[in-house]
Amino acid sequence: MDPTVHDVARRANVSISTVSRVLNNSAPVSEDKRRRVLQAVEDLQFTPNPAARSLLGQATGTIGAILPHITGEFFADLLSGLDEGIKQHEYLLMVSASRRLEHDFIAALQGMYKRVDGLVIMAPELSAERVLTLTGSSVPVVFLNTHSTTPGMLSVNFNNRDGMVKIARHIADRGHKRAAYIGGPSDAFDAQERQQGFLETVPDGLKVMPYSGDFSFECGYKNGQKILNSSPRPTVIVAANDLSALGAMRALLENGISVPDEIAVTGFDGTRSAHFSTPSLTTVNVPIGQLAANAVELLVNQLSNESPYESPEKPAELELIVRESSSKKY
Amino acid sequence: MDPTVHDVARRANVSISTVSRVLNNSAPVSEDKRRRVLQAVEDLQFTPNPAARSLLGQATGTIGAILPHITGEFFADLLSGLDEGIKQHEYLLMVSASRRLEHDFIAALQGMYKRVDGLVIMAPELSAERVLTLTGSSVPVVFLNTHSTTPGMLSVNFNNRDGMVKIARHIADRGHKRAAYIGGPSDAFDAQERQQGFLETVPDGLKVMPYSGDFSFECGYKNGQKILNSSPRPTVIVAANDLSALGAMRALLENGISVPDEIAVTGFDGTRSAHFSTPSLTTVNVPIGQLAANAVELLVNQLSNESPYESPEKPAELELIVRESSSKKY
DNA sequence: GAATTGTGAGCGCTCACAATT
DNA sequence: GAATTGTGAGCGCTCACAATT
Repeated sequence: MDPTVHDVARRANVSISTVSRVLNNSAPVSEDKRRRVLQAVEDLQFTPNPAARSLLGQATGTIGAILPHITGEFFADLLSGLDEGIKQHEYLLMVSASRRLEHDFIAALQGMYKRVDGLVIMAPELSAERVLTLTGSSVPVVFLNTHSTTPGMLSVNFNNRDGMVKIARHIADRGHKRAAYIGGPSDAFDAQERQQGFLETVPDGLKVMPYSGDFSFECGYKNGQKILNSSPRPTVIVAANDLSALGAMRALLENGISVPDEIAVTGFDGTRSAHFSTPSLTTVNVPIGQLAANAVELLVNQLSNESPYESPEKPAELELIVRESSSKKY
Repeated sequence: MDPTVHDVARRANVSISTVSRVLNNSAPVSEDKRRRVLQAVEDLQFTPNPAARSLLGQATGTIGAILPHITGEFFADLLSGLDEGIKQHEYLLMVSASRRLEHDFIAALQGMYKRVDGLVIMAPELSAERVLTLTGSSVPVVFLNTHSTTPGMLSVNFNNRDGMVKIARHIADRGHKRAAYIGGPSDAFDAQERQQGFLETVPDGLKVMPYSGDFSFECGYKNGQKILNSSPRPTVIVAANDLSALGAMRALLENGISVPDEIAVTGFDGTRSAHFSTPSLTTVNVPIGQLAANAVELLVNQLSNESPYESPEKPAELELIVRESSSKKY
């Protein structure tokens, strides 16, 4: 059996409340007893049972994250940013992937009930309001890349719309006249914002053929095959994210079509694969690791009441990164 | 204030133990009262407080994972496999990255104390024995890709050594006479096994120049630059993992050196980047997602006592995948 | 007497308050 | 009287046992 405060108290010859006081520094304790307690803790390898603490309404020391996915470069970077931020404040991280399914999302939420002090939630297929209905405002929540209409919510966003506006201007600059647009999941607000940004910005002389996708490599690949066989063939493929752009590029290269000489390709997210693919991929950089760390920072501030009403900042502006895949003038 | 069993009991006009019985199906309850309890639970949106439950020595419903890293394709796939397996058994996942530092590893372990029912641990830079000294055998542990000399431990491994033996034979077959070997972290047993497998298998006529690395893209890139300027230049670069192989390949391509015509390159891990890089990368496939799911399966079995003494299987055999990057005969 | 129900103790802590120096 | 210490209750549950039908 693991030792408890009673064991420590007995060994140090003090009462359990003295042990508690030493452990939490919650009241002055004589130097003599403090030393004995610490010695006993050391001897017994005592660690307080977190369940007992959280039962008393204390913090659990854990932060939960619910994300659409856990795999893939984008989410790995996101997770890494969360982990970094959480370590800095000595919290623990509990994660769950919703797979973009409301059922899984609710299951994750219920699972984390009373197990976490706060939540970082990315749910572009839901809205912040919908999520709050589900959480019942029992814990502080910071939203990441999630649509919200209510002001004053804690959230970290980035400007999906404007990022894609930059792509649209760029390919217009390059003289393209026919573009294929590979979209993201239709229920995801970030995918919608990107698509709108694109469609609203392209000049009249640039014809857009939309293809539906889901942010996956596979959808990019399949759409790429369709696109290269379409007629008249577009001169550029604009994908809603890097992964599907790389899929499309793969389809083109496998069929001997040169990028960017015959068809240009662009992505979105700024993943490392986009940097190191051949040809390297033009994209919009989303510093998701940093943004995730910011979200943790906001949440921790909220939890420690240091700045209980931190107003949410504007969505982060994203930078266009032009690379080989769209370097040719048409 | 969130509702408790008392609130439910009051509303259903029963005692709290009847509520508990309905919730846990631990004893027969009359149909009438059962219905009333369930109705009250529904009305009040009651969810039992997990802290109270785990205080009674009950399961926490959480599985912890401590991994060297959380980012990168390999670990993202690993994490995804864990998440998949854990969801299947309705557990929650708590994760922490040790960054290969013993200090961080211990911190993660302490943080998870009494918060998890079991642990999946990957610590190639430590050993299973060292880890068990630290955990103090207070929770069941399943090891993943971690060195162990004690038989009977729960572990999931894969044959790093043999995987690299296959690479060595392959490049000998291709007629190479000079190879550069980019290693992994020297304290990591998987990196050691791979390097040994390679060095012990290459024929006498094949000269090997070792370069030290750390499994990162950057180390591959830097070593790649060194290698291409070395004289006599090797005809093949064998990297301890895909990421560093891709880094090396990048350095070669940037300097106008053709792969595989001038220098061949091989990796290890079987990541998707290896599949889709240009040229595609010869590698050894490590089905890490599947292996991670197996580890969860083992752990869950152990926790449910279904097969309390499952003997560990042999390390999984890995498959060589020959692709463009080593397709040329020398 | 068998089925169902309720009462009370206790898991390991922290906090208010009383008791001790 | 001020500083330090201990006692007892209680957080929200489950389980053993007693009490009820």
